[in-house]
Amino acid sequence: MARMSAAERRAALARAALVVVDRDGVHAATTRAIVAEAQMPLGSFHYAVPSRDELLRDVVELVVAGEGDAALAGLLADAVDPADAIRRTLSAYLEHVRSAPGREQAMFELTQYALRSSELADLPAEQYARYHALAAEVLGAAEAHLGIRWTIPVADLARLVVTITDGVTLAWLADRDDAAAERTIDLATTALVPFAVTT
Amino acid sequence: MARMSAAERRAALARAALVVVDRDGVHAATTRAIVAEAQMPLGSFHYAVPSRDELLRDVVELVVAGEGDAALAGLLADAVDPADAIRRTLSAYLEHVRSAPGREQAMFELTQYALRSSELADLPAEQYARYHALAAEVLGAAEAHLGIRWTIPVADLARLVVTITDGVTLAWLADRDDAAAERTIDLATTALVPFAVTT
DNA sequence: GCACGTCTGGGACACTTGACCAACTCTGGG
DNA sequence: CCCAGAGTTGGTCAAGTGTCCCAGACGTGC
Repeated sequence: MARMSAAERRAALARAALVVVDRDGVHAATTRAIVAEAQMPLGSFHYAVPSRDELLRDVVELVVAGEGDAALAGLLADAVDPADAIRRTLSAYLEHVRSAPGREQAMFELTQYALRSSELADLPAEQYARYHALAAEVLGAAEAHLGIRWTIPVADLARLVVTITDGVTLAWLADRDDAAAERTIDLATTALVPFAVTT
Repeated sequence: MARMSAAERRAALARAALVVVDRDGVHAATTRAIVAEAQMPLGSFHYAVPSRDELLRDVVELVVAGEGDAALAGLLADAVDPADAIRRTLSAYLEHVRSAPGREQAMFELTQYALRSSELADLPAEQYARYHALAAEVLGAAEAHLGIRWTIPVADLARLVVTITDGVTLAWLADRDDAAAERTIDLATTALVPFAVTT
Protein backbone atom coordinates (compact mmCIF):
# COMPACT_ATOMS: atom_id res chain seq x y z
CA MET A 1 0.00 0.00 0.00
CA ALA A 2 1.23 3.44 -0.89
CA ARG A 3 2.34 5.52 2.03
CA MET A 4 -0.07 8.25 3.08
CA SER A 5 -0.89 10.24 6.18
CA ALA A 6 -3.53 9.06 8.59
CA ALA A 7 -5.76 11.99 7.63
CA GLU A 8 -5.58 11.16 3.90
CA ARG A 9 -6.25 7.52 4.66
CA ARG A 10 -9.25 8.46 6.73
CA ALA A 11 -10.66 10.53 3.89
CA ALA A 12 -10.06 7.68 1.45
CA LEU A 13 -11.83 5.30 3.81
CA ALA A 14 -14.80 7.66 4.06
CA ARG A 15 -15.08 7.77 0.27
CA ALA A 16 -14.83 3.99 0.06
CA ALA A 17 -17.45 3.64 2.79
CA LEU A 18 -19.79 5.87 0.82
CA VAL A 19 -19.38 3.64 -2.23
CA VAL A 20 -20.20 0.57 -0.15
CA VAL A 21 -23.18 2.20 1.55
CA ASP A 22 -24.47 3.39 -1.81
CA ARG A 23 -24.17 -0.04 -3.39
CA ASP A 24 -25.04 -2.39 -0.53
CA GLY A 25 -26.60 -0.36 2.28
CA VAL A 26 -25.46 0.75 5.70
CA HIS A 27 -25.74 -2.69 7.25
CA ALA A 28 -23.22 -4.01 4.72
CA ALA A 29 -20.68 -1.29 5.47
CA THR A 30 -18.49 -3.45 7.69
CA THR A 31 -14.89 -2.56 8.37
CA ARG A 32 -13.82 -5.39 6.08
CA ALA A 33 -16.11 -4.36 3.23
CA ILE A 34 -14.85 -0.80 3.48
CA VAL A 35 -11.15 -1.65 3.45
CA ALA A 36 -11.78 -4.05 0.58
CA GLU A 37 -13.39 -1.24 -1.42
CA ALA A 38 -10.49 1.04 -0.52
CA GLN A 39 -8.03 -1.76 -1.31
CA MET A 40 -6.36 -1.51 2.07
CA PRO A 41 -5.44 -4.14 4.62
CA LEU A 42 -7.81 -4.44 7.55
CA GLY A 43 -5.21 -3.17 9.99
CA SER A 44 -5.22 0.24 8.35
CA PHE A 45 -8.77 0.85 9.47
CA HIS A 46 -8.26 1.35 13.18
CA TYR A 47 -5.00 3.10 12.58
CA ALA A 48 -6.73 5.85 10.61
CA VAL A 49 -10.08 5.87 12.42
CA PRO A 50 -10.83 5.25 16.10
CA SER A 51 -14.10 3.44 15.43
CA ARG A 52 -16.53 2.51 12.71
CA ASP A 53 -19.14 4.98 13.94
CA GLU A 54 -16.58 7.74 13.78
CA LEU A 55 -16.08 7.00 10.08
CA LEU A 56 -19.80 6.95 9.40
CA ARG A 57 -19.92 10.47 10.77
CA ASP A 58 -17.47 11.47 8.05
CA VAL A 59 -19.62 9.72 5.48
CA VAL A 60 -22.67 11.77 6.48
CA GLU A 61 -20.62 14.94 6.06
CA LEU A 62 -19.64 13.72 2.61
CA VAL A 63 -23.21 12.97 1.58
CA VAL A 64 -24.58 16.26 2.86
CA ALA A 65 -21.88 18.22 1.06
CA GLY A 66 -22.54 16.31 -2.17
CA GLU A 67 -26.25 16.91 -1.86
CA GLY A 68 -25.66 20.64 -1.63
CA ASP A 69 -23.61 20.74 -4.79
CA ALA A 70 -26.27 18.89 -6.73
CA ALA A 71 -29.10 21.08 -5.51
CA LEU A 72 -27.43 24.33 -6.39
CA ALA A 73 -26.08 23.30 -9.77
CA GLY A 74 -27.73 25.64 -12.27
CA LEU A 75 -31.36 25.13 -11.45
CA LEU A 76 -32.85 28.54 -12.02
CA ALA A 77 -31.45 28.48 -15.51
CA ASP A 78 -34.09 29.58 -17.94
CA ALA A 79 -37.56 29.44 -16.41
CA VAL A 80 -40.27 31.59 -17.89
CA ASP A 81 -42.42 31.99 -14.79
CA PRO A 82 -42.49 30.96 -11.12
CA ALA A 83 -44.55 27.83 -11.78
CA ASP A 84 -42.07 26.71 -14.41
CA ALA A 85 -39.17 27.42 -12.07
CA ILE A 86 -40.64 25.42 -9.21
CA ARG A 87 -41.57 22.49 -11.42
CA ARG A 88 -38.16 22.41 -13.06
CA THR A 89 -36.37 22.55 -9.73
CA LEU A 90 -38.39 19.73 -8.23
CA SER A 91 -38.08 17.69 -11.41
CA ALA A 92 -34.34 18.23 -11.44
CA TYR A 93 -34.20 16.93 -7.90
CA LEU A 94 -36.19 13.85 -8.84
CA GLU A 95 -33.86 13.30 -11.76
CA HIS A 96 -30.93 13.55 -9.37
CA VAL A 97 -32.53 10.85 -7.22
CA ARG A 98 -33.31 8.63 -10.20
CA SER A 99 -29.75 8.81 -11.42
CA ALA A 100 -28.37 7.60 -8.09
CA PRO A 101 -31.09 5.86 -6.09
CA GLY A 102 -28.66 4.00 -3.91
CA ARG A 103 -27.03 7.16 -2.70
CA GLU A 104 -30.32 8.79 -1.83
CA GLN A 105 -31.44 5.70 -0.01
CA ALA A 106 -28.12 5.66 1.80
CA MET A 107 -28.89 9.19 2.99
CA PHE A 108 -32.09 7.99 4.64
CA GLU A 109 -30.40 4.92 6.05
CA LEU A 110 -27.62 6.97 7.57
CA THR A 111 -30.12 9.33 9.16
CA GLN A 112 -32.06 6.46 10.68
CA TYR A 113 -28.88 4.76 11.82
CA ALA A 114 -27.57 7.93 13.44
CA LEU A 115 -30.87 8.44 15.28
CA ARG A 116 -30.47 5.03 16.91
CA SER A 117 -26.83 5.52 17.82
CA SER A 118 -26.01 7.31 21.04
CA GLU A 119 -22.80 8.78 19.65
CA LEU A 120 -24.28 9.97 16.37
CA ALA A 121 -27.63 11.09 17.72
CA ASP A 122 -26.80 14.76 17.18
CA LEU A 123 -26.08 14.34 13.47
CA PRO A 124 -29.60 14.20 11.97
CA ALA A 125 -30.63 17.56 13.44
CA GLU A 126 -27.53 19.16 11.98
CA GLN A 127 -28.07 17.37 8.69
CA TYR A 128 -31.61 18.65 8.32
CA ALA A 129 -30.63 22.13 9.41
CA ARG A 130 -28.23 22.10 6.46
CA TYR A 131 -30.95 20.92 4.09
CA HIS A 132 -33.31 23.61 5.28
CA ALA A 133 -30.65 26.28 4.99
CA LEU A 134 -29.85 25.05 1.50
CA ALA A 135 -33.47 25.18 0.42
CA ALA A 136 -33.79 28.66 1.91
CA GLU A 137 -30.77 29.73 -0.09
CA VAL A 138 -32.30 28.45 -3.32
CA LEU A 139 -35.62 30.15 -2.53
CA GLY A 140 -33.88 33.41 -1.75
CA ALA A 141 -31.98 33.30 -5.01
CA ALA A 142 -35.23 32.60 -6.83
CA GLU A 143 -36.71 35.88 -5.58
CA ALA A 144 -33.99 37.87 -7.31
CA HIS A 145 -33.79 35.74 -10.46
CA LEU A 146 -37.54 35.58 -11.10
CA GLY A 147 -38.52 39.01 -9.88
CA ILE A 148 -40.90 37.64 -7.28
CA ARG A 149 -41.40 37.72 -3.53
CA TRP A 150 -42.50 34.91 -1.24
CA THR A 151 -45.50 35.93 0.81
CA ILE A 152 -44.41 33.80 3.77
CA PRO A 153 -41.12 33.51 5.65
CA VAL A 154 -38.53 31.82 3.45
CA ALA A 155 -37.40 29.60 6.33
CA ASP A 156 -40.90 28.13 6.67
CA LEU A 157 -41.28 27.65 2.95
CA ALA A 158 -37.85 26.01 2.83
CA ARG A 159 -38.93 23.43 5.36
CA LEU A 160 -42.03 22.68 3.31
CA VAL A 161 -39.93 22.25 0.18
CA VAL A 162 -37.60 19.80 1.92
CA THR A 163 -40.66 17.99 3.24
CA ILE A 164 -41.91 17.58 -0.30
CA THR A 165 -38.61 16.46 -1.81
CA ASP A 166 -38.11 13.93 1.00
CA GLY A 167 -41.63 12.62 0.62
CA VAL A 168 -41.43 12.32 -3.15
CA THR A 169 -38.08 10.57 -2.87
CA LEU A 170 -39.31 8.09 -0.29
CA ALA A 171 -42.35 7.10 -2.30
CA TRP A 172 -40.38 6.84 -5.53
CA LEU A 173 -37.74 4.65 -3.90
CA ALA A 174 -40.52 2.36 -2.73
CA ASP A 175 -42.51 1.96 -5.95
CA ARG A 176 -40.29 3.49 -8.70
CA ASP A 177 -43.36 5.00 -10.30
CA ASP A 178 -41.91 7.79 -12.44
CA ALA A 179 -45.25 9.04 -13.77
CA ALA A 180 -46.84 9.20 -10.32
CA ALA A 181 -43.84 11.06 -8.94
CA GLU A 182 -44.10 13.59 -11.77
CA ARG A 183 -47.79 14.05 -11.07
CA THR A 184 -47.03 14.67 -7.41
CA ILE A 185 -44.47 17.27 -8.42
CA ASP A 186 -46.98 18.96 -10.73
CA LEU A 187 -49.49 19.06 -7.91
CA ALA A 188 -46.98 20.38 -5.42
CA THR A 189 -46.03 23.07 -7.91
CA THR A 190 -49.64 24.15 -8.28
CA ALA A 191 -49.93 24.24 -4.50
CA LEU A 192 -46.76 26.30 -4.03
CA VAL A 193 -47.24 28.90 -6.74
CA PRO A 194 -49.72 31.02 -4.75
CA PHE A 195 -46.95 31.75 -2.25
CA ALA A 196 -45.13 33.79 -4.91
CA VAL A 197 -46.15 37.29 -6.01
CA THR A 198 -44.47 39.21 -8.78
CA THR A 199 -42.80 42.44 -7.66
CA MET B 1 -43.33 -22.40 27.77
CA ALA B 2 -47.02 -22.80 27.22
CA ARG B 3 -47.95 -25.03 24.38
CA MET B 4 -49.16 -23.29 21.26
CA SER B 5 -49.38 -23.97 17.55
CA ALA B 6 -46.63 -22.93 15.18
CA ALA B 7 -48.92 -20.33 13.64
CA GLU B 8 -49.74 -18.72 16.98
CA ARG B 9 -46.08 -18.76 17.92
CA ARG B 10 -45.21 -17.08 14.66
CA ALA B 11 -47.71 -14.32 15.34
CA ALA B 12 -46.37 -13.87 18.86
CA LEU B 13 -42.84 -13.64 17.49
CA ALA B 14 -43.92 -10.99 15.00
CA ARG B 15 -45.44 -8.91 17.79
CA ALA B 16 -42.30 -9.31 19.89
CA ALA B 17 -40.14 -8.37 16.91
CA LEU B 18 -42.17 -5.21 16.46
CA VAL B 19 -41.55 -4.26 20.08
CA VAL B 20 -37.81 -4.79 19.63
CA VAL B 21 -37.69 -2.89 16.35
CA ASP B 22 -39.66 -0.05 17.89
CA ARG B 23 -37.37 0.20 20.92
CA ASP B 24 -33.94 -0.60 19.48
CA GLY B 25 -34.16 -0.44 15.70
CA VAL B 26 -34.10 -3.02 12.92
CA HIS B 27 -30.41 -3.78 13.27
CA ALA B 28 -31.02 -4.84 16.88
CA ALA B 29 -33.81 -7.23 15.96
CA THR B 30 -31.70 -10.39 16.14
CA THR B 31 -33.28 -13.79 16.58
CA ARG B 32 -32.06 -13.82 20.19
CA ALA B 33 -33.42 -10.39 21.00
CA ILE B 34 -36.78 -11.34 19.53
CA VAL B 35 -37.15 -14.61 21.40
CA ALA B 36 -36.02 -12.86 24.62
CA GLU B 37 -38.77 -10.28 24.15
CA ALA B 38 -41.27 -13.05 23.47
CA GLN B 39 -39.88 -15.07 26.40
CA MET B 40 -39.29 -18.10 24.26
CA PRO B 41 -36.27 -20.36 23.91
CA LEU B 42 -34.15 -19.73 20.85
CA GLY B 43 -35.06 -23.09 19.35
CA SER B 44 -38.66 -22.01 18.95
CA PHE B 45 -37.69 -19.39 16.43
CA HIS B 46 -36.83 -21.60 13.49
CA TYR B 47 -39.53 -24.01 14.40
CA ALA B 48 -42.16 -21.32 13.90
CA VAL B 49 -40.45 -19.28 11.16
CA PRO B 50 -38.25 -20.48 8.30
CA SER B 51 -35.97 -17.44 8.44
CA ARG B 52 -35.51 -14.08 10.09
CA ASP B 53 -36.38 -12.20 6.90
CA GLU B 54 -39.62 -14.13 6.70
CA LEU B 55 -40.58 -12.84 10.13
CA LEU B 56 -39.71 -9.27 9.21
CA ARG B 57 -42.22 -9.57 6.40
CA ASP B 58 -44.88 -10.31 9.00
CA VAL B 59 -43.71 -7.32 11.00
CA VAL B 60 -44.21 -5.00 8.05
CA GLU B 61 -47.74 -6.33 7.64
CA LEU B 62 -48.34 -5.62 11.31
CA VAL B 63 -47.03 -2.06 11.08
CA VAL B 64 -49.00 -1.24 7.96
CA ALA B 65 -52.18 -2.58 9.49
CA GLY B 66 -51.63 -0.62 12.69
CA GLU B 67 -50.92 2.51 10.71
CA GLY B 68 -54.23 2.15 8.95
CA ASP B 69 -56.20 1.87 12.17
CA ALA B 70 -54.54 4.99 13.56
CA ALA B 71 -55.15 7.04 10.44
CA LEU B 72 -58.82 6.21 10.20
CA ALA B 73 -59.67 6.60 13.89
CA GLY B 74 -62.17 9.44 14.06
CA LEU B 75 -60.32 12.15 12.24
CA LEU B 76 -63.08 14.02 10.51
CA ALA B 77 -64.84 14.46 13.82
CA ASP B 78 -65.94 18.06 14.17
CA ALA B 79 -64.24 20.32 11.68
CA VAL B 80 -65.89 23.58 10.76
CA ASP B 81 -64.42 23.97 7.28
CA PRO B 82 -62.09 22.18 4.86
CA ALA B 83 -59.02 24.07 6.09
CA ASP B 84 -59.78 23.10 9.64
CA ALA B 85 -60.32 19.49 8.63
CA ILE B 86 -57.04 19.25 6.74
CA ARG B 87 -55.07 20.91 9.51
CA ARG B 88 -56.62 18.70 12.19
CA THR B 89 -55.97 15.56 10.21
CA LEU B 90 -52.33 16.38 9.60
CA SER B 91 -51.88 17.49 13.21
CA ALA B 92 -53.47 14.29 14.42
CA TYR B 93 -50.99 12.36 12.34
CA LEU B 94 -48.09 14.33 13.78
CA GLU B 95 -49.43 13.65 17.27
CA HIS B 96 -49.56 9.98 16.40
CA VAL B 97 -45.91 10.14 15.39
CA ARG B 98 -44.90 12.09 18.49
CA SER B 99 -46.58 9.59 20.75
CA ALA B 100 -44.62 6.67 19.25
CA PRO B 101 -41.54 7.96 17.46
CA GLY B 102 -39.76 4.63 17.62
CA ARG B 103 -42.51 2.87 15.77
CA GLU B 104 -42.65 5.46 13.03
CA GLN B 105 -38.90 5.33 12.63
CA ALA B 106 -39.13 1.55 12.54
CA MET B 107 -41.51 1.90 9.62
CA PHE B 108 -38.90 3.80 7.63
CA GLU B 109 -36.13 1.43 8.68
CA LEU B 110 -38.15 -1.57 7.59
CA THR B 111 -38.86 0.01 4.21
CA GLN B 112 -35.18 0.75 3.64
CA TYR B 113 -34.17 -2.69 4.84
CA ALA B 114 -36.69 -4.37 2.56
CA LEU B 115 -35.46 -2.36 -0.43
CA ARG B 116 -31.94 -3.75 0.10
CA SER B 117 -33.08 -7.31 0.57
CA SER B 118 -33.62 -9.48 -2.49
CA GLU B 119 -36.40 -11.47 -0.84
CA LEU B 120 -38.29 -8.51 0.57
CA ALA B 121 -37.75 -6.15 -2.36
CA ASP B 122 -41.40 -6.34 -3.38
CA LEU B 123 -42.71 -5.21 0.01
CA PRO B 124 -42.14 -1.43 -0.14
CA ALA B 125 -44.19 -0.99 -3.30
CA GLU B 126 -47.06 -2.88 -1.72
CA GLN B 127 -46.64 -0.97 1.52
CA TYR B 128 -46.88 2.42 -0.20
CA ALA B 129 -49.78 1.28 -2.35
CA ARG B 130 -51.61 0.60 0.90
CA TYR B 131 -50.70 4.03 2.27
CA HIS B 132 -51.89 5.72 -0.89
CA ALA B 133 -55.12 3.75 -0.90
CA LEU B 134 -55.64 4.63 2.75
CA ALA B 135 -55.12 8.33 2.10
CA ALA B 136 -57.49 8.15 -0.86
CA GLU B 137 -60.09 6.55 1.36
CA VAL B 138 -59.79 9.35 3.93
CA LEU B 139 -60.00 11.99 1.20
CA GLY B 140 -63.05 10.33 -0.31
CA ALA B 141 -64.77 10.23 3.06
CA ALA B 142 -63.91 13.90 3.54
CA GLU B 143 -65.89 14.83 0.43
CA ALA B 144 -69.09 13.46 1.92
CA HIS B 145 -68.50 14.63 5.49
CA LEU B 146 -67.52 18.17 4.60
CA GLY B 147 -69.75 18.72 1.63
CA ILE B 148 -66.87 19.46 -0.72
CA ARG B 149 -65.35 18.11 -3.90
CA TRP B 150 -61.67 17.73 -4.80
CA THR B 151 -60.88 19.44 -8.07
CA ILE B 152 -58.20 16.91 -8.95
CA PRO B 153 -58.14 13.09 -8.99
CA VAL B 154 -58.27 11.78 -5.44
CA ALA B 155 -55.53 9.24 -6.19
CA ASP B 156 -53.13 12.02 -7.12
CA LEU B 157 -54.02 14.11 -4.12
CA ALA B 158 -53.64 11.05 -1.89
CA ARG B 159 -50.07 10.59 -3.05
CA LEU B 160 -49.32 14.22 -2.30
CA VAL B 161 -50.79 13.86 1.18
CA VAL B 162 -48.65 10.80 1.91
CA THR B 163 -45.67 12.71 0.54
CA ILE B 164 -46.32 15.48 3.03
CA THR B 165 -46.89 13.24 6.05
CA ASP B 166 -43.76 11.27 5.25
CA GLY B 167 -41.72 14.43 4.81
CA VAL B 168 -43.00 16.04 7.99
CA THR B 169 -42.34 12.86 9.94
CA LEU B 170 -38.82 12.50 8.60
CA ALA B 171 -37.84 16.06 9.48
CA TRP B 172 -39.45 15.88 12.91
CA LEU B 173 -37.68 12.63 13.71
CA ALA B 174 -34.41 14.32 12.82
CA ASP B 175 -34.75 17.58 14.75
CA ARG B 176 -37.79 17.06 17.03
CA ASP B 177 -38.85 20.63 16.36
CA ASP B 178 -42.55 20.62 17.26
CA ALA B 179 -43.17 24.25 16.39
CA ALA B 180 -41.51 24.00 12.99
CA ALA B 181 -43.48 20.86 12.20
CA GLU B 182 -46.71 22.63 13.09
CA ARG B 183 -45.76 25.55 10.86
CA THR B 184 -45.08 23.16 8.01
CA ILE B 185 -48.50 21.61 8.55
CA ASP B 186 -50.15 25.04 8.55
CA LEU B 187 -48.41 25.88 5.32
CA ALA B 188 -49.30 22.58 3.73
CA THR B 189 -52.90 23.15 4.75
CA THR B 190 -52.95 26.56 3.10
CA ALA B 191 -51.47 25.00 -0.02
CA LEU B 192 -54.00 22.17 -0.14
CA VAL B 193 -57.19 24.09 0.55
CA PRO B 194 -57.53 25.45 -3.02
CA PHE B 195 -58.01 21.87 -4.23
CA ALA B 196 -61.35 21.72 -2.41
CA VAL B 197 -64.56 23.40 -3.61
CA THR B 198 -67.80 23.40 -1.68
CA THR B 199 -70.67 21.67 -3.43
C1' DG C 1 -53.13 -47.70 26.61
C1' DC C 2 -50.34 -46.53 23.13
C1' DA C 3 -48.18 -44.90 19.15
C1' DC C 4 -47.58 -40.97 16.19
C1' DG C 5 -47.15 -36.36 14.94
C1' DT C 6 -46.69 -31.85 17.05
C1' DC C 7 -44.25 -28.99 19.94
C1' DT C 8 -40.30 -27.80 23.29
C1' DG C 9 -35.80 -26.13 24.39
C1' DG C 10 -30.98 -26.64 25.33
C1' DG C 11 -26.93 -27.00 22.93
C1' DA C 12 -23.88 -26.67 19.05
C1' DC C 13 -21.86 -25.17 14.59
C1' DA C 14 -19.87 -22.29 11.20
C1' DC C 15 -19.35 -17.81 10.33
C1' DT C 16 -18.98 -12.69 10.71
C1' DT C 17 -18.05 -8.68 13.22
C1' DG C 18 -15.33 -4.61 15.49
C1' DA C 19 -11.33 -4.04 17.72
C1' DC C 20 -6.59 -4.69 18.93
C1' DC C 21 -1.69 -5.82 18.81
C1' DA C 22 3.17 -6.65 18.02
C1' DA C 23 6.41 -6.80 14.66
C1' DC C 24 7.87 -4.81 10.55
C1' DT C 25 9.25 -0.84 7.14
C1' DC C 26 9.91 3.54 5.75
C1' DT C 27 11.16 8.58 6.10
C1' DG C 28 12.85 12.98 7.59
C1' DG C 29 15.46 15.84 10.87
C1' DG C 30 19.60 16.23 13.81
C1' DC D 1 24.59 8.30 9.32
C1' DC D 2 21.04 6.96 12.23
C1' DC D 3 17.23 6.73 14.87
C1' DA D 4 12.77 8.23 16.70
C1' DG D 5 8.42 8.40 15.27
C1' DA D 6 4.94 7.80 11.71
C1' DG D 7 2.89 4.42 8.85
C1' DT D 8 1.95 -0.66 7.44
C1' DT D 9 0.28 -5.22 7.99
C1' DG D 10 -1.13 -10.02 8.95
C1' DG D 11 -2.74 -12.43 12.66
C1' DT D 12 -5.79 -12.88 16.58
C1' DC D 13 -9.46 -12.28 20.00
C1' DA D 14 -13.96 -12.21 22.20
C1' DA D 15 -18.50 -11.36 21.27
C1' DG D 16 -22.36 -12.06 18.62
C1' DT D 17 -24.83 -13.89 14.53
C1' DG D 18 -28.47 -17.06 11.84
C1' DT D 19 -29.37 -21.56 11.47
C1' DC D 20 -29.75 -26.32 12.60
C1' DC D 21 -30.27 -30.62 15.34
C1' DC D 22 -32.09 -33.94 18.45
C1' DA D 23 -33.66 -35.88 22.60
C1' DG D 24 -37.41 -35.48 25.09
C1' DA D 25 -42.36 -33.92 26.53
C1' DC D 26 -46.93 -33.54 25.36
C1' DG D 27 -51.69 -34.45 23.65
C1' DT D 28 -54.69 -36.63 20.56
C1' DG D 29 -56.58 -40.13 17.61
C1' DC D 30 -57.31 -45.07 17.49
